[in-house]
Amino acid sequence: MSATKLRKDQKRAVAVAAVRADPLQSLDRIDRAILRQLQTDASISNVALAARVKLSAPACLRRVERLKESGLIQAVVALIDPKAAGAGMLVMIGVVLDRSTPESFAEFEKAAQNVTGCMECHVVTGEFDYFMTIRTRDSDSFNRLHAEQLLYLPGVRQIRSFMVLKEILSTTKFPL
Amino acid sequence: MSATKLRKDQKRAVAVAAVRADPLQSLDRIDRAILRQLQTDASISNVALAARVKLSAPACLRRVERLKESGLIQAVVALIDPKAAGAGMLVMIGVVLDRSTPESFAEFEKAAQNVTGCMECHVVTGEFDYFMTIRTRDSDSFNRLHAEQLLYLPGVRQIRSFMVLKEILSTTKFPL
DNA sequence: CTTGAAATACTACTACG
DNA sequence: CGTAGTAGTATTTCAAG
Repeated sequence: MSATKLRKDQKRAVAVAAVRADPLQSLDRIDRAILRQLQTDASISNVALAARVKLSAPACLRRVERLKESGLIQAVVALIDPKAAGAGMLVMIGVVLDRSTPESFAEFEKAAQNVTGCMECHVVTGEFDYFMTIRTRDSDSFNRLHAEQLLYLPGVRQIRSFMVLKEILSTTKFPL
Repeated sequence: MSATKLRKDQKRAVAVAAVRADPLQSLDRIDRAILRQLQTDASISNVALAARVKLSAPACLRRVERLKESGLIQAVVALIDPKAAGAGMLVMIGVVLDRSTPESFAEFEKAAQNVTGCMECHVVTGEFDYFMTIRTRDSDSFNRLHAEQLLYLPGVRQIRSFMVLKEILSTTKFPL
């Protein structure tokens, strides 16, 4: 094996490792432009998208499909305006469980999925076991939710609610 | 004016008030089916969507456009898999400001918008002034973010970080 | 006011260079 | 990756419930 070939193989191995470490690195300027656009507005037609990223339509479509297949684009969805949909109130909730047993956690997680308007639920470090964010209509409806669902979540020692007074920033967009 | 007319007017006023109170009430079964579908997968073609909700393509398209124009559908976007994009770590952050003045809040809010990977930032009631959620790659990158950006946010007295260990639920879907 | 059928314009998609 | 061609879709028009 020649010294040149060895150097080439080495170079390639480094490149592959870099991609593994950060998939974004494997995306060129055009892929990023596509992702930036689709994160903002995915209802744009493929030809318009192609023009925007200065590519032919088929080439652009191939890239988008590759991005979907690779799983980087998880889904294309419609975002609904919560206020218009009658769920203008956002509440963040910290939960402390009674006992820190696997069964206790599993039971809670199963039940939490079914809380009406629950958008996020995560296990966290720190003074809480779980953090949830819930969308509901107003303080009345939240009070009902609190009394009828949250207080009946299994194995809960304490629930602390942080009502959102003002949404400064709320985005699904990812820094690229 | 006849008694019948009066009753009709009354009835209509009640209906209008109901719609104002909850725009979802004004949506029929088909609109809801459309929204449910588009919240899950908006890359579906209009003809396929029409078939799914048992409507002709033009009628379906008109409804979708109406839903967009009314603002109920805020946007159609591509969701990127954070892990695949090299930002698999999620951190929730509670912030307490030094002083509770309008200037202090305004200054903080302006600066918070520019924190790399900040997905949400809200004013909340309770023991914190703000709650933020931040996406980043790993604990190293979060540590850098913490040292280089979070600690320099203006007017901050205390920052408390809750690292997310497990994402149980994370959705943009709305209960309809 | 909304729907559905037909016609047109445009787009997605394929094959190939 | 781009060009050209085909298949299918979106979109308009219009008639009818």
